[in-house]
Amino acid sequence: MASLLEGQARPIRLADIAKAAGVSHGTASNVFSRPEIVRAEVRERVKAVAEQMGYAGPDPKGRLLRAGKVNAIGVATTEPLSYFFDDPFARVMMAGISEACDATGAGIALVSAANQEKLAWNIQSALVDGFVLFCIEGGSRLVDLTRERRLPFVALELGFQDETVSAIGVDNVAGARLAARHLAELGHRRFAVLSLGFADNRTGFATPEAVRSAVYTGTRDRLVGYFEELSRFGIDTAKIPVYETENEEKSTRAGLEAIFASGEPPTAILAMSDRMALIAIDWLRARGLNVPADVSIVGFDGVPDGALSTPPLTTIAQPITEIGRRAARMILDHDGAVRRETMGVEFVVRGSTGPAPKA
Amino acid sequence: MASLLEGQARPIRLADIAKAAGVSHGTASNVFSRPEIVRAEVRERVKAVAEQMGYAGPDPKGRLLRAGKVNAIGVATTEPLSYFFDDPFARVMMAGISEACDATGAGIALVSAANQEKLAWNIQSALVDGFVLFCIEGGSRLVDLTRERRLPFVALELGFQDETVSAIGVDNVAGARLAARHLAELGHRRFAVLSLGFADNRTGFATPEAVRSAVYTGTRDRLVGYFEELSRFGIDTAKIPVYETENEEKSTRAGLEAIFASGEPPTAILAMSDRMALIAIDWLRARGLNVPADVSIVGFDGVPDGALSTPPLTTIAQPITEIGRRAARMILDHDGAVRRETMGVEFVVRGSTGPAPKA
DNA sequence: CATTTTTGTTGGATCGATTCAAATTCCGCT
DNA sequence: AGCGGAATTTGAATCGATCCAACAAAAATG
Repeated sequence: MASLLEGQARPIRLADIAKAAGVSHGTASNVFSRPEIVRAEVRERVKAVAEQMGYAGPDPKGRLLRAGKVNAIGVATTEPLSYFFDDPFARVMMAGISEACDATGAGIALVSAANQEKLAWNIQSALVDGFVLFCIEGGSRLVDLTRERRLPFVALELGFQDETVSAIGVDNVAGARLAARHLAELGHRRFAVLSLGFADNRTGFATPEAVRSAVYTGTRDRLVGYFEELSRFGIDTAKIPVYETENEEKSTRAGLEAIFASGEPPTAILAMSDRMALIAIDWLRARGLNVPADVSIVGFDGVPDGALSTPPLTTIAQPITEIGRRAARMILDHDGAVRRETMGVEFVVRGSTGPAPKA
Repeated sequence: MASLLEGQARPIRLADIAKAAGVSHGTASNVFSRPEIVRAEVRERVKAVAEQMGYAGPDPKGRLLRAGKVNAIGVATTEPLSYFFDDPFARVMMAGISEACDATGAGIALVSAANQEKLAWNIQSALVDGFVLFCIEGGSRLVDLTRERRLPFVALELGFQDETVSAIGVDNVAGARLAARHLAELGHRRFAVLSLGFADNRTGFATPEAVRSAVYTGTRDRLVGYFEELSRFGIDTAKIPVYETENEEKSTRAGLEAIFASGEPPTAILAMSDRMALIAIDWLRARGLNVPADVSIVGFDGVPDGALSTPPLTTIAQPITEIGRRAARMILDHDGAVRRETMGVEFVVRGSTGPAPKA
């Protein structure tokens, strides 16, 4: 009768079960979390009462507060949430993170936001034990925001100057060198670079000054790698146009327009991401230029899509999945230390590069 | 001095700040959650103390318990976590869910597990306000598990008999009819069906009995749709081979082997998913058969990949993104009612279907 | 039969915040 | 000075569990 009067107003708590079954809340708790230590008879009785009262089991909200650990990691970016499912690089990375999480039974919470303010709030209030940060556009802000939370976090893909933050990156210089050498050895002498940003919110041709004062040192390292290697082949790198894009369709196409507007079009393009490289292939084809007969293109990243394009993309492949796995593990078994790892890259020659045209 | 002695042992709580600043915890709490109601002078003092003591801001764990709402929805499946980032259907769906979540500032928690036991635990302990269930293989178990949690949930893509669970599906019968009519009108008379499962853990040719006792009524509805429409063209559907797969590479290829092993190979294949359709195209090409000249193929789903294949896939397109959006919203503004929605489908004719070969 | 050990149960303390009714302070005004 | 009402601040109660020291009962031991 009492139960009827109470109505459905509020969900049943563990304490309600305890009272109804005539045991202490301590015992009731044990029935669910350590059933082996309670006498079988009592255990069954409590379970029966719980079942009959429609108890949903211990509420994780309560358990959480007591336990302190959430057993989930947050993956954050400044892009909208759909980025995680759209962007090929992010997807492969997430696969790696997922793997590590699956292995330990940890959950994944996706954190992101339309605007600045909401992002701050979402990071503040995410129920996680730590963060993996996708530091693309706006990466430094993301790091600052996350630092406030005073939880472990790893920055990805940024080449962050700041030695006090844990990070996993790749050997940008070495990778870039491989790409440059490959093209130089194929006889190319006129180059152009489709670059990632050296700092936030910038597109257009990069000045040497912009490069020197780069916030994103990963971008700078790639450029340095290209240039160092090309120099060894006697190429005057000062003349190579470097166009900063936002690693998406619009600014990349604008960059290509700008690059090909000048008198001497390049015969080889070094793109700092597969995304840009793929867009470039598309743009060139539409323009009636043949890849690789007229222009060779090298990407950077090694996303699966690159293998499927026409022609398939020559690229510097990062061990993306492995980076994801490591990042997740770094959070999962965090020991308070700052860790900075640099992974090797692999040069994958496919069909988008060929000998320089005779011209 | 005191702070030095205390060491880093345990993080600073709001209560510590309150004490240090000489205010009650009530006021300290207000400083962070409703700053406008506390006197500027006090506010600044408390903030200064917090800053100086290295307070990370109100811990969401504590806040959560009090607030009751997590402001996040769980998306669950029986597949491993990476399914969300690999599977094209899932990805589009997630994009829709993300959109709805972005709009309201809600978070997304991915729930899944390698094994049965862990899945149960993960669902039990997920910090979410409700679930969106990807009911593929093992969907009914997933529903049972989730029901225990007594939180709102929506089942997707299952065609669940059970009228007591909220669900969003598509008009399977109508969609299947469109596909069947299209092929019949093109003159095809010999068909085969690559089917999704009628119940869990089954592959191979489906018996009429299996179809009749289907757990997944969505699968059954599609078949019914195909058959009803084909009958109207005078086709004897009893002779059409229906092969149940697990909607992945291996069993789909096995199905194709089995189907083409018989004397009279089909000239048209009705696949119940784009995934299978795409695998079929691949398999046929490897066998030297031309699509659509020798065999026509119709998919189901309308995933973006279908537009990119060679030839591009003719398919029944579901409004996947919209389904995702609605599912998320159903959880986000849940009102206690059970809602069952059926969305329309759109028939998209592309290049994988053509006139039946003269033979 | 007294004493130790084992096994099970209890209930208060705790996790870290928010809420809200009641108490206090502040202010302008007569 | 005294008063009413607005603006602030207080502190106890609450959210829903787990943990653990202390205790009780039952079993084993001398």
